Amino acid sequence: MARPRRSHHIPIATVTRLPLYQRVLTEVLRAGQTTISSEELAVLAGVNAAKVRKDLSHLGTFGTRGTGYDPGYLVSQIDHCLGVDRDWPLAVVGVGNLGRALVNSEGFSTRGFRVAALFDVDPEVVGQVVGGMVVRHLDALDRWGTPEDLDASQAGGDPDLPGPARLEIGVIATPAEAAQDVADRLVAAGVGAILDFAPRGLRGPSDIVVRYVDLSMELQVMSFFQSRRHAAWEDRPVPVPVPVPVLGAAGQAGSSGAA
Amino acid sequence: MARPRRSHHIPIATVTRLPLYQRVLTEVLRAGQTTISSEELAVLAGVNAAKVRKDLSHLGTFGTRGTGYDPGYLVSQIDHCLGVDRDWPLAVVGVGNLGRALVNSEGFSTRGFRVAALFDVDPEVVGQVVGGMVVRHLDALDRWGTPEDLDASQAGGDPDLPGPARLEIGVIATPAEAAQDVADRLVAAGVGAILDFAPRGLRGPSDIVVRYVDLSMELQVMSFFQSRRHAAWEDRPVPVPVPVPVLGAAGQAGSSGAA
DNA sequence: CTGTGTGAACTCGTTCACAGCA
DNA sequence: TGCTGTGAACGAGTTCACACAG
Repeated sequence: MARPRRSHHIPIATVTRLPLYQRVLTEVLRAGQTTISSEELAVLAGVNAAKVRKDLSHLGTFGTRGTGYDPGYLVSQIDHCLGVDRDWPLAVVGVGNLGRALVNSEGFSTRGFRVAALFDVDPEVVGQVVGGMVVRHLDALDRWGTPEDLDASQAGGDPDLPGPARLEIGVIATPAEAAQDVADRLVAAGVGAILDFAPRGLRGPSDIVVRYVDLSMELQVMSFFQSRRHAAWEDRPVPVPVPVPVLGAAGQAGSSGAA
Repeated sequence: MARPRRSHHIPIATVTRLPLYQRVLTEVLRAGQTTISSEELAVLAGVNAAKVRKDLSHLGTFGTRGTGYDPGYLVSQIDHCLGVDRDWPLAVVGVGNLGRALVNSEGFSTRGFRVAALFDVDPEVVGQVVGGMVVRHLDALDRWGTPEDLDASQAGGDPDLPGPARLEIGVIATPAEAAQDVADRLVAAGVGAILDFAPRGLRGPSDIVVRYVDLSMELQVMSFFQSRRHAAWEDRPVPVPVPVPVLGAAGQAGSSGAA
């Protein structure tokens, strides 16, 4: 038991659920619970118990038969698998409302992501301190890590921040028109993964990993479901008075859940 | 040809790609292009041509063999399928950075979503005008549409706003602690679909459709890919100089694309 | 001859059911 | 006995390849 698995291929579908388990496990852990069954974890995460077991079995054999899993150990193993136990210096480009929301979000802080740099082009915004970080001009991204950059390095309020490290992940929170230019600069700066909030597909080297989050897409999917709801309503003889079960996510690959 | 299909069951995977096609088609249409092949649409959307054809065939037979599709007609058909041609009054709860970003986002306006109401509990925020809408106190949500609500109705700067209509879709952009309470109130107000940005699963009637968008989840998935990138690097004999192809999305169900 | 529309093959993910260990 | 771990069955979604319409 408790044997981590040598990098067996982990399905993407599983990966997208791991952060969800983390969230649940962290809560369970805070409640002082010392063991958890796949069934319990499943209910809390709003998925099926078999799925939980299969997902976890892809990382290794962490459970104790007849008992369940140790939440603490599970958390550390999932963290390791996701690489969240390492430090991935993050750059956020575009410090408008969305950028600020991201930097200040619970997710950024609670899951150990460290914002290493903020960039914008608006003179109003450049120089502002957001989340304890000075916003730099986008041009500074091009000379990130080079000697000329030293002047701006220690401008942040936090003295224990390390100097400019190689940026690993870039987050694009700019208007759509700027996205491609920003992506090019991020790639040039050595970023290997990009999370893009701008509704625009990106071109670039094929070894760069990109994920898109498009708010209006999500809304349009909601619109679809709402349409069907209304259509279904016309058929129903009685508008059934509802029970109070759990809300699973509507046709989503990763995110879902119920607590 | 051009025969819409009577509500055949449409796969969720297809639905999540339709907004992506819309985005591409709208650009193509703006460029004055009068016809588009599945191949071209596929490249622009960053997916496979067969997938495009299969997806579209689920809505009906809109193409002309030997020629391609009419972008304008396609847009209108997809809009209809998604229900975006109807009006779904939207409520956004939580007008912090994220809420503001959402309300002002291109997606909300360009895809025809109309924000019918904004709610918050912060006295600093209540009464502010955001995106041409007055922010109401959350308590006003409980009496939405009832006679007592009339006083606040015409407070917005925009005189051609219709009166309080039944809210159809709710967007939760509050801190996690508030999410469940807000969800309960939204459901009580008659909302049928909820888009939840708070990292917390929701309980409620099973006929309410919920989709979750969790920023930190996305980041953790990025972290996973970045880990594997680094791991792969150690094996590679040569850090290959990269070509410049298109960036597909990394293991995503819906969102993806390249323009 | 070009490009759609679609059955059929295939791949990936989910669920089942139970063997095996604590 | 109880719950994990997993092969095997199933189902959803993707890709292939080709018949057929313009």
